[in-house]
Amino acid sequence: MIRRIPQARDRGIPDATVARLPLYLRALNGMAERGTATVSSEDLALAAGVNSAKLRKDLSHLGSYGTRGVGYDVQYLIYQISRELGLTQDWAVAIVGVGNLGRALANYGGFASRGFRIAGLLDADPHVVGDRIAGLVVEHADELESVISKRGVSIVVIATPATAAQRVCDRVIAAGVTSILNFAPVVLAVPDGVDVRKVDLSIELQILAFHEQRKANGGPIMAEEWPDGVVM
Amino acid sequence: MIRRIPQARDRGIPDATVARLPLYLRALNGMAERGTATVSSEDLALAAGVNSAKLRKDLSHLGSYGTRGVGYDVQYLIYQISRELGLTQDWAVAIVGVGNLGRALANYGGFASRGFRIAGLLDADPHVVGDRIAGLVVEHADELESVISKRGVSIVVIATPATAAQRVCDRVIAAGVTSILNFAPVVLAVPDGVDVRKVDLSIELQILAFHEQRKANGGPIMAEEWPDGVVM
DNA sequence: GTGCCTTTGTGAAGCAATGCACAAAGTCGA
DNA sequence: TCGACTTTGTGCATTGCTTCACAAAGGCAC
Ligand SMILES: NC(=O)c1ccc[n+]([C@@H]2O[C@H](COP(=O)([O-])OP(=O)(O)OC[C@H]3O[C@@H](n4cnc5c(N)ncnc54)[C@H](O)[C@@H]3O)[C@@H](O)[C@H]2O)c1
Ligand SMILES: NC(=O)c1ccc[n+]([C@@H]2O[C@H](COP(=O)([O-])OP(=O)(O)OC[C@H]3O[C@@H](n4cnc5c(N)ncnc54)[C@H](O)[C@@H]3O)[C@@H](O)[C@H]2O)c1
Repeated sequence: MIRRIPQARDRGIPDATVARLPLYLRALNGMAERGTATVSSEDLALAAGVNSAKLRKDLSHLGSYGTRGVGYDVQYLIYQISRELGLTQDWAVAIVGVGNLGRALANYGGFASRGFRIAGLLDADPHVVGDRIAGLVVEHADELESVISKRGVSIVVIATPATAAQRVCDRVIAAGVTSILNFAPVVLAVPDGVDVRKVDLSIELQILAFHEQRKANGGPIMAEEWPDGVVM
Repeated sequence: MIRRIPQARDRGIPDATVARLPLYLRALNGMAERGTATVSSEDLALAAGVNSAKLRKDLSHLGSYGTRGVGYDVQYLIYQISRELGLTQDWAVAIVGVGNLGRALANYGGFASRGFRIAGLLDADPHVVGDRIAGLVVEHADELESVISKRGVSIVVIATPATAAQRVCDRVIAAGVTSILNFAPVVLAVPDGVDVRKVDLSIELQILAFHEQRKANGGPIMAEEWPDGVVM
């Protein structure tokens, strides 16, 4: 195993920065495709939709990869960010719950392109098991542990109904998985050391509704109490 | 039109708070279903997966709806949060781009249940137009403006390929929409006053990969320069 | 070389969110 | 009615993130 050489820059990259690195990477890839060789923090920030000082500070957490007076070498920066994010290696992903959403995810080509290989599709419904989706055969959820260990799955996507999510979560953690992407509308309880990220469309819509309401009337109508007819 | 009575509490609810209100609401709904009448900040915070002091501070932005020594009335708090989020009214939502993802969204029952009514499905592909999904017929993207205005659509979900997203975005804004939920992996440029929220699965996976890599070897392998064979 | 110009990298200030800790407010049993 | 107990609501310290502003670094023209 390769020993890490501790350096100032690898200690604690802020979460906010990590969340933006993929954005920079995407913008850089677009530029690379268009043949751009170098880019200034100003232009890259514009493409990523952030403030240029923030971009520079973010990149400074990875190291000093720019050239003053010139900017950043696009290819080099792509490589450095990819390495930092762990995209220079392949990650095996399993999708649990192959319903509406699970199918859409399985059919989506955008994952494989960035080093995320779908290594398994699992479902509890016998009618779904055996279906062939995007070149993979759906396996029974009973196989979860064996699929995870045999195929080296390190990231699990949960797309089951909310009621099944915690149980699935417990099982994949017991099987050694420590990275979970959850689509079910529940707060998953997990031990320390396990990362859960959630995607919750319903919450996103509610946040939009809040702002939409504000825009419409400058704030919620100040009905101080319950509407007529509702008793406390 | 009902005039708003300005009060201390309706000025500027922090974004971080707004983003958590739907979480509290969900936890409260679960409690209401199980017949719980009142709940303490401690218990509600536990159910929502946050710190109880934070929960209390969040709720204090809406008003003083708790009872010291007792807690919060579940039904009353559900009503107050719903009102604050604008969920006491119905929102008409249009989905643009009815591919893998758009179909999954259209088939998903969880939106309607919280006041988000899908009022239109639009796609540019003539093979898709006319399909019947979840009781709605897919219309041609040319109808976008007329669907928005005739059906009072105020929130648009963009589920088209990345290349089409900005154009769709421009059109819906021109049609008067100011709230957009974007699934396409692009940074949408919008004028002030328009809210865009994005859901980017690829970014979520990359963030997970970053942490997974850290867990595996305590940080990225410190290859200071390019890998063998790559020239700068 | 030398000096000008551009752009980075970062100290420091400003701002927002978090979490602690406790006084104030209210309940409830006696 | 009173006193013990519970739990809220919030002042305050702390932490983390953002943004400004500029010195230092480097390229490039002459
Ligand atoms: N479809 C959407 O657009 C959407 C939007 C927001 C949230 N969600 C959430 O995503 C999740 C999936 O949504 P969906 O629309 O695909 O639901 P779905 O009902 O179409 O699919 C769920 C699938 O999970 C399978 N399943 C159930 N229990 C399982 C278990 N224990 N192990 C493995 N598989 C199991 C079911 O057989 C089914 O195939 C839900 O929690 C939903 O709330 C979906
Ligand atoms: N499917 C997923 O799981 C997933 C995951 C992450 C991101 N995304 C993103 O979500 C978007 C949709 O993904 P998908 O898998 O559904 O793609 P898809 O190709 O299956 O569907 C896209 C649909 O948009 C339609 N379309 C194209 N141009 C249009 C226009 N101008 N107006 C209206 N409709 C138009 C197409 O006809 C097609 O039906 C993409 O941007 C994709 O990158 C999808």
